[in-house]
Amino acid sequence: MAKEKGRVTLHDIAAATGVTVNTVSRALKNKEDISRETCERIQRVAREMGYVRNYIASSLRSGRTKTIAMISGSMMNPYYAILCDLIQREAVRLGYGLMILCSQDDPETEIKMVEMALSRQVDGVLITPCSFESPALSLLRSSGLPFVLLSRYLEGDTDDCVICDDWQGGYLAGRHLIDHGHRNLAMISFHHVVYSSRKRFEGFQQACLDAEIPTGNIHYAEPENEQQILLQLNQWHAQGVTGLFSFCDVEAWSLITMLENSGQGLEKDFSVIGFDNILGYINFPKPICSIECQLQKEACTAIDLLRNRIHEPSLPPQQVILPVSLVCRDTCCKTHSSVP
Amino acid sequence: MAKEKGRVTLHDIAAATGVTVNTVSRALKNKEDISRETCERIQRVAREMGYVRNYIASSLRSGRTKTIAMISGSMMNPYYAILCDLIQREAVRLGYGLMILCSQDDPETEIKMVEMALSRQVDGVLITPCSFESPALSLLRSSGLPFVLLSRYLEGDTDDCVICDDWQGGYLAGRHLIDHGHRNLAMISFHHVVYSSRKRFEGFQQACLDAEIPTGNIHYAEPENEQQILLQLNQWHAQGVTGLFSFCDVEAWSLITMLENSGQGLEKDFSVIGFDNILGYINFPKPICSIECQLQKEACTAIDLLRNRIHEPSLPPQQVILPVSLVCRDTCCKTHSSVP
DNA sequence: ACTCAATACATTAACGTTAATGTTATCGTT
DNA sequence: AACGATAACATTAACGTTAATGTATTGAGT
Repeated sequence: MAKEKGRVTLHDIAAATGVTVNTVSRALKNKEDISRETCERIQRVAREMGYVRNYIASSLRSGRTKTIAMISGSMMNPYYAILCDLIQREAVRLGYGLMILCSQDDPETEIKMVEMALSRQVDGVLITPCSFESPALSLLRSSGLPFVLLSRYLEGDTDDCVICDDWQGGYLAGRHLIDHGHRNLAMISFHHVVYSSRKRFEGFQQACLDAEIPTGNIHYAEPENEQQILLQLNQWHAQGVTGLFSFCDVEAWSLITMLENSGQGLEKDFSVIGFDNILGYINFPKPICSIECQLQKEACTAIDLLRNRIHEPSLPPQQVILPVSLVCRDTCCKTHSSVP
Repeated sequence: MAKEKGRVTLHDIAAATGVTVNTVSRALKNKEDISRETCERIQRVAREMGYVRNYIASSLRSGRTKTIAMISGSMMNPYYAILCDLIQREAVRLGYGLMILCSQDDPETEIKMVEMALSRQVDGVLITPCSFESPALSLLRSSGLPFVLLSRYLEGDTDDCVICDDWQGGYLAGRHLIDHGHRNLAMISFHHVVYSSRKRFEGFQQACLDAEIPTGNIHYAEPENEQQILLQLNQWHAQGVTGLFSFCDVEAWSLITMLENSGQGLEKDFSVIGFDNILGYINFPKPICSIECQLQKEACTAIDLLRNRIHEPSLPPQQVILPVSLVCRDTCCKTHSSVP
C-alpha cells in the first residue's frame, strides 16, 4: 500500500482522513485533545496505508532520537558480545535503537566513536572506556551527552556506573580454591581494568588471610604479553602455586590455551577459577569455575540509569554495585591436588 | 567552546564567519563553488567552535542517514559477534554507523527489527534471516529498502548475498577426515540454515564418494533437540562412525559439551571437524579443525554490495561466493583411530 | 564595449515531524 | 443571555541541514 515514490507520511494520512498533519501526529501518539473516534479512525487509516514513523524527522523536531550507543572494545570478546546482546534486548523493549561502536581498545578510535555518537545525536551512551584516563571520556563529559559507565568504575564518583561486586567476587574465588585444598594461590590479570582488577585481588587476598594462608603463598601479577605470562606461570609453578584465579573467563581460557600450546603439561598442575561466568550464556566446552555477575541485571540497570540521566541530567551520580555468586564446575580441584 | 545551551550549528558558524548557512555547509563538505581561503577559514572556525555535524538534520534533508542495520540472531553466538565486529569496523571506516538488531531467532521479533530499521530510516540492511521463508524478508523486500543477505543464500537469485563456498567447505572437511583414516563418516547440523547445510553435505558426500567410501558409511542428520542429538550420536557410535563433521564450530562445541556431560566418554571416540574457523578470531582453548571462510572478506563484501545497491537500486542481484580453506588443529584424528 | 562564462557566494524552500499557540463549537452556569 | 470552561481540532513555526536556484562580480574573448 506504499505510495509510488517514497514512504507514506503524516501528510498523506492527513489528506486521506481530512484532518491536519498535527492531528494525525497526536492521534498516532495517543495524546489527549482528540476524540476517541477520530483517533481510532486515523490509526486505522495509518495502518492501512502502511505508515511507519520517520524517526529522523521526529528526532529533529523533538530533540530525542530514541537511540543509544554502546561503546566497547570489541565484539570479539564474548563478554562484550553478551553484554551487547542483553543491552540490545532491553533497549528494543523500551523502544530504543542501539548503535554499536567498537574502539578496538584504541584511545584514538575511541574518540572517533564518541564523535560518531555525538554527531548521530544519540540520546545517551553506555561505555566501557578502554583506559583509566581515556580522552574519549573527557570529550564525553564536556559534551554534556548523558552516559553511564558499563563494567567500569572510576574513582571520584562523578559518573554513573554499574559494576559487579569485584571485592566479593575475589573473596568468593579465593575461598573456593582454599576450600578445595589449595594453600598456594595466585591471581593473574592482563587486562588493564585497574579498579576491578585491584578490588578483585583485595577480596582474593582477604579470603587467603582469613584462611591463614601465609603471605608468601599469595601472589599477584599483571603480565603484559604472552611471553611474560608463560614466564610468570612457570615461576609460580616452581613456587608450588596450584590455585589460579584469573581476572576473567576469557583470559582464563586464553592462558590455558597458552599453557597447552607450550607443551610442558603445566595446565594439569593448575586449578583455575575465572570471572564473569560466560558459560552461563554461551555453551562452550571448556568448563571453568567462575563468578556469576548478573550481566542481564547489569544491562538493564545500565539502561535504567541512562534513562534517568537523560530525563533528569542534574541527578547526583549513581554507582550501582551488583552482588555476585560462585558457580562451581569442578575446575577448582585437579586430581593431583595435594590436599583432600 | 560549546554554546551555553545546545550545540553549535551551521547557523552559529555562519554568524561567526559572516557568510550564509549554505556556504558553511558547502565549505564543511568540501564542495566546489567556494574559494579556497573561505573554505579553510570556515573549517578552522568550525573546528574552533567545536562543531559536530547534526546527522539527524542532515539525514532529513538529504534522505540518507549514513547508517546501516545488521539484523541477526544473537550476539551470544560468537559467529555473529565476530561478523558484527568486522562489519562495524568496515562501516565506520566508510563513515557509516551500525545499528544492531537481534531477532533471537524468532520470526515475530525479526519483523519488529525490520520495522525498527525502516522507522529509523537506515540506508540499508544486512540480514541473516532466521528462517527460510521469513516474513521479515517479505516485509523488507516490499519496503524497497536495500538489503544484502549475510551468510545466507535463498534460491531464486533475487537478492544480493554473500556466502562462503559451502560445497567446497564440505568437500574439504570430508576429504580431511578421510585422509586421516576415517572410513565411516557423518555430518550433523541442528541449525536450520537449509541451503548451507545441504550444500555442505553435498560436498562432504562427494568427498566420501570420491574416496570410495560405501554409501552406508555416509550419514547425515538434523536433530532438533539435545535429546535427539545424543540419541543420534549414540546410534552413529554403535554403527562405527568415527569422523564427525559439524555444520559449524559453535554447534561442534555444543555437541562436544553434551557428549562430555553425558558421562559415557563417547567424545573420545569421535574426531570432529567444524566450520567457520571461529578460533581464527577468538582465542578459545578447545581447538577444532575447521573450515576458514574469510569472515573479514565477507563483511567487507557485504557492505560493498549494500552500498552498490543503495547507490544503484536497479542493479541486477549479485551473489558472491567466497572461497574457503581448511585449518587443521589435529582434532581430525583421535589416538584410537583404526587406520594410520 | 559588449557578450558570455565562470566564480563565489546568497536566497529560498524543503525534508517530516512536533511544540506552542489559535480558533471554533458546544455546553453548563448563573 | 452572557460568560467562562472545555473539547477538538487547526495554524504556525521551528528543528538543522542541504538541494535547487538566483545574483553579483570578475575576467576573457571578439
